[in-house]
Amino acid sequence: METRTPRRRVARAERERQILDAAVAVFSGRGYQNASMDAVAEVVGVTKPVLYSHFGSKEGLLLACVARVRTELLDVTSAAAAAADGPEDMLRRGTLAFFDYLDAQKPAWSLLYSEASVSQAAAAALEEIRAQQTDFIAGLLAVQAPETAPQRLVGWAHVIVGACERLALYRGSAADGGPRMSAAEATDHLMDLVWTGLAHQP
Amino acid sequence: METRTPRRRVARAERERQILDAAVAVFSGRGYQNASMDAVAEVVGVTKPVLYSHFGSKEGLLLACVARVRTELLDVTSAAAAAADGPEDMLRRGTLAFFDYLDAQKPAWSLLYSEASVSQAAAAALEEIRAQQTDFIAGLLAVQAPETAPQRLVGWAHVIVGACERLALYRGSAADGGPRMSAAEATDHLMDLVWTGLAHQP
DNA sequence: GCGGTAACTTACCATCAGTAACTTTGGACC
DNA sequence: GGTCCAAAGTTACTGATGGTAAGTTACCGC
Repeated sequence: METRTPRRRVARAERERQILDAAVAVFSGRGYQNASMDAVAEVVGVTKPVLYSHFGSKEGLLLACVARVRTELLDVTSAAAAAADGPEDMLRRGTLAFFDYLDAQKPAWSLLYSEASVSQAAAAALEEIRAQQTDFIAGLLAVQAPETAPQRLVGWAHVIVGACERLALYRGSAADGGPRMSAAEATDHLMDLVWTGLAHQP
Repeated sequence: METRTPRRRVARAERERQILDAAVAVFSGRGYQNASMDAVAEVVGVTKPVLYSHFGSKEGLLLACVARVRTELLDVTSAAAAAADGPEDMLRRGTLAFFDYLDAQKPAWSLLYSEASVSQAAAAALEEIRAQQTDFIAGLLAVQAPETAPQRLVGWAHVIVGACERLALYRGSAADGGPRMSAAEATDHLMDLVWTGLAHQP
């Protein structure tokens, strides 16, 4: 005789957390496109307008997810870099932390690098993450090669950021049964080319 | 007194070309998401079912656009590489041709690298383009560094492909009024790090 | 206990991908 | 030149889904 479940009220902040958890899972699972707001709401156990009252729009919800991942990513990489001595070690540890985080948080990773580009705003947010990374790396390079023109440093930093991202995506999409490239190997390949090249600039 | 425009019939292949032109323009203009099939149809001057009779679905239309860009990109880069002598020159000329093509075909570029990731299938097609590039580059690297383990060569090739893509996106999204990085500069920055690094491997 | 506010739901609209059934055009063939 | 007829195209619809307005209910402070 079905006692219809009484409407449970939950504090706003807590509900927000629940929704973000569900959204990351649903968006990364089915893809942002195919994921309906109703599906997210159902996972949380509420109805659609609740999502809208918290995040305004589907895009707003995606943006909030991206922002959360951004924070986590920044935390983990800057913590790793802080433990290093010298620019090379900083780049190496930061890069390794980047790959490790993406390994540990697969849904977050796929949300960021596979789903975020659907919306203008989310793509812009992702671009800002990259800008942050680029600035940080350009700073490291400047310490290592102080004579170099800033524009060249920025170009190099973009090379490194792009390389990291591509390696991450390749690692993630390794469908072939072959042995997957480990985070340490990916870091090595990057440092091989990039840091060796940097060390031998005229 | 409005002579209502008589229904003009057009050969299938020609219509297909028209639709692809319109689709690239509309998709890259408003973004794939925000572009309705009706909007594409209106640009062509037909109605929606015509698009479906040619391409089956919105995703199918996107895929056809991506396939076309892929062919053009492959043509232009392999032509450039064919004119080179030795692996370094091949990589340099191929990279430069890549950047030049994206400069010349801005809508095609933005379609490929901003809009393609919305659909699973288009993302897979893009990934295949990257795989093609990676294989080609890994071949060049193998000539230059024949003692190196294949897996390492592949890792390096991914570094290069990712760097190219990132540099292209950075160049494209240069909103700041500053002097935009030229195709030649982008190529230089890439070769600086990557080829110099390669030349000094143990 | 008893308001009142904030959380939540029901019931709806508008847009757009996709489709079925019908109509017209232009070339082939005589 | 007339007459078919198959391909090219249109009208008119459905279903799914992002988004919203108005009403309902649970909890917190007094």
